[in-house]
Amino acid sequence: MRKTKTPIDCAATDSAAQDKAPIARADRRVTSYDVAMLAGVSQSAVSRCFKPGASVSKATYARVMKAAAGLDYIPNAAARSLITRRSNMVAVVISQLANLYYPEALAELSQQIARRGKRVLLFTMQNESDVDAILADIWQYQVDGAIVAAALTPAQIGEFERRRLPLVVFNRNLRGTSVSSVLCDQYDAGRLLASKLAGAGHRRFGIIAGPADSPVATERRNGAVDRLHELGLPAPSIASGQFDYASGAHGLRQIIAALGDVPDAVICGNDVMAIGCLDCARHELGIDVPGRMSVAGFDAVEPSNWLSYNLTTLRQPIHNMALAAADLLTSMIEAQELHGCAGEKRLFAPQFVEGATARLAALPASLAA
Amino acid sequence: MRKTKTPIDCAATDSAAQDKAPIARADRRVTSYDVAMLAGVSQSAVSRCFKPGASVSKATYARVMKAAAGLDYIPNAAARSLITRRSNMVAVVISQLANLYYPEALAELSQQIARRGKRVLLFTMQNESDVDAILADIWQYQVDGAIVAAALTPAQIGEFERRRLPLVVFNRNLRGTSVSSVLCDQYDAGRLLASKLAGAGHRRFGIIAGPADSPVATERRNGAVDRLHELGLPAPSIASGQFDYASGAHGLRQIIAALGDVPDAVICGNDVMAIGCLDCARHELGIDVPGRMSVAGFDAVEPSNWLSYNLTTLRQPIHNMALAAADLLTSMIEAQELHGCAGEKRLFAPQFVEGATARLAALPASLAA
DNA sequence: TTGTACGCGTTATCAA
DNA sequence: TTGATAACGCGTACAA
Repeated sequence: MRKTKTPIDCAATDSAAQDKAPIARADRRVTSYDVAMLAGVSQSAVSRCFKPGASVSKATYARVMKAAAGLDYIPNAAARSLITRRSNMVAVVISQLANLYYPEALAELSQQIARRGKRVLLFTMQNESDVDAILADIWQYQVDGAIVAAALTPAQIGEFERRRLPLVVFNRNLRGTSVSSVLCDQYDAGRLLASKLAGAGHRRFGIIAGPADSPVATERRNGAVDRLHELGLPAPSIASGQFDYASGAHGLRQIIAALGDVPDAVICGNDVMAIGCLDCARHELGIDVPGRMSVAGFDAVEPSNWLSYNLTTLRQPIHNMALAAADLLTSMIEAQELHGCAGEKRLFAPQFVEGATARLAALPASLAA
Repeated sequence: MRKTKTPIDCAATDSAAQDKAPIARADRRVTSYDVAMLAGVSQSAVSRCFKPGASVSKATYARVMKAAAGLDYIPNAAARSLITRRSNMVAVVISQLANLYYPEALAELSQQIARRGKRVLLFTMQNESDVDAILADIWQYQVDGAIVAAALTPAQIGEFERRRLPLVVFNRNLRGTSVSSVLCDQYDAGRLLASKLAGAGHRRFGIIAGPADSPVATERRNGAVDRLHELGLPAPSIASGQFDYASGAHGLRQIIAALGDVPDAVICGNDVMAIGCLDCARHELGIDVPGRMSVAGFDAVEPSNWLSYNLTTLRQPIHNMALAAADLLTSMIEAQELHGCAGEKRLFAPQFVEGATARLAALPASLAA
């Protein structure tokens, strides 16, 4: 028999359910021992009742559950995870919650992870340089795995491997590594957009790229640049900035200044930048879009679909991507004992959204002059 | 001496730091015992070294830290929280991550909570009816407190009190209860917007309210309705819908149908609805805004500020609200042992954003006919 | 300042 | 099916 302090006052159970007493007197919590005592069984019996698929007789199960309900007993997840080595928590690391794209992704991820019986421990950061501090926290909290939507150095990835912590990288392509990841091919996306626009006869391009430290931004830009080069078109005029509205406008002004003229088409690092560019063109500079200039972005965030914009863009299938990330991570967690996790990459194709901010048909010969 | 299994192979420390061995052989984790053994001290000495402000000599501290670094030891948060009764996790419950307003709030909250040395355990839901399932999870995970941005029933709030779990309600006014909360006075906001518009001479109002099960939506609508009534204006035509773009457009068509004419001004449940309403008016119905009709919303989300909209709206000071929520919760957590938490309400005033979608000056007499 | 011994609340093992 | 008992990894009185 375990030496326990004074047991929880069981009279609480007898009082009307309407107006329950506080859960625990003083500082004691309700434990499985209290339930066991009230139900007249052993503590391990109580434990078994809360483990799905354990062998308990119907009779004891009923008595235990009744006692548990009376005391408002709920198993302590910390104690459980200590011995099972499963916290049922998944770390989600996201760099730019302020961006419009990530909330949609986070909402999906959260739903999917919850559906799999796990919880999300959320880590956000202003600068991607805060990653190290966040990783230290992740180790402490004994999460079962992590989904990271931020840049990771090889050393950081190595840490995950040494700790045998399942990791899925979201929307960052870490070429050469064997990390599991879910992503849209951003380089390909850049190429695709360039092809579509070039196919309509645009020749003088501007590119307003996202921040240099973002791999997504870099790949989109490179894809577009390379494709334009392949097609024998003149090198585009390139500006860059943050993934935000102001950068879109600023970038457009820069490009026009550099070119000494309005470009035929502008490819922007994401939708918010494209919207900034579009608004600047229409409302500040009086440029007809798509009549005089075409504008396109990436992501198909919700506002891109609003009537005032109806943006030409590339949709990332975030719903499916979130689903894949959750699936990949859970399967890695399940399989962990069996074998090391084979770095699987799930690549999604971006979907072209025609919109109305880009001229996509070649001009008739009479106008093409 | 504790009967332990074979201790961690300490040879790992000797190998080059460049190419570290896996953290743990087989299935053992690195524990404070391993560090103690390597450093030649007791386990409790190790424990003290990781507790800020404990009494340890410089010499042992140095040796312990060296050993810890060599083994990549990190304290186990689950074990710690088991004994300290502090998990350093805060539950954040959010209903509509898809809405534009909440990501901004969540990003702020997350930053503020992290700054206070705690982590966010995130719970999201599609329907506010999922709250009960989420609460059950919250009890399990031994969080130190919760910030809830969703409707709670009195019974649910009672549960928090019985469990003595610090709770801050975000942006939901639970009148009559003594729950700590951080909020913007939505009723007042509704009144303010009505006053401003009425002051400019608008007489025939439309209101496109948010969903009936949202207290925020209801209060905004009631505030506007009451104020218009006080001013002796005709009762507004009211439509309602979800807090989304489509509902804004749909609501406007409903109001015009009901009125048989275009209203002077439309007050929308939030900015996204207002933007939907605005786009419908301008692009589908060809209504001049603000020339013929004024449109206003609530929240001042980022897109409301874009040039295509420049919406007249009321800003909620989310930065300060998030800060207040984090402060309130942490002070409740600190004070928990001392006394029961006095339900404090922090009320923030909405700030009027003039924008350009509402005519705010009275018409000259010549035109007022 | 340091070490010993115990407890936090649970699951896992094994014998009955 | 059930119960006794040993972990899980840590913090903390208490004694030295």
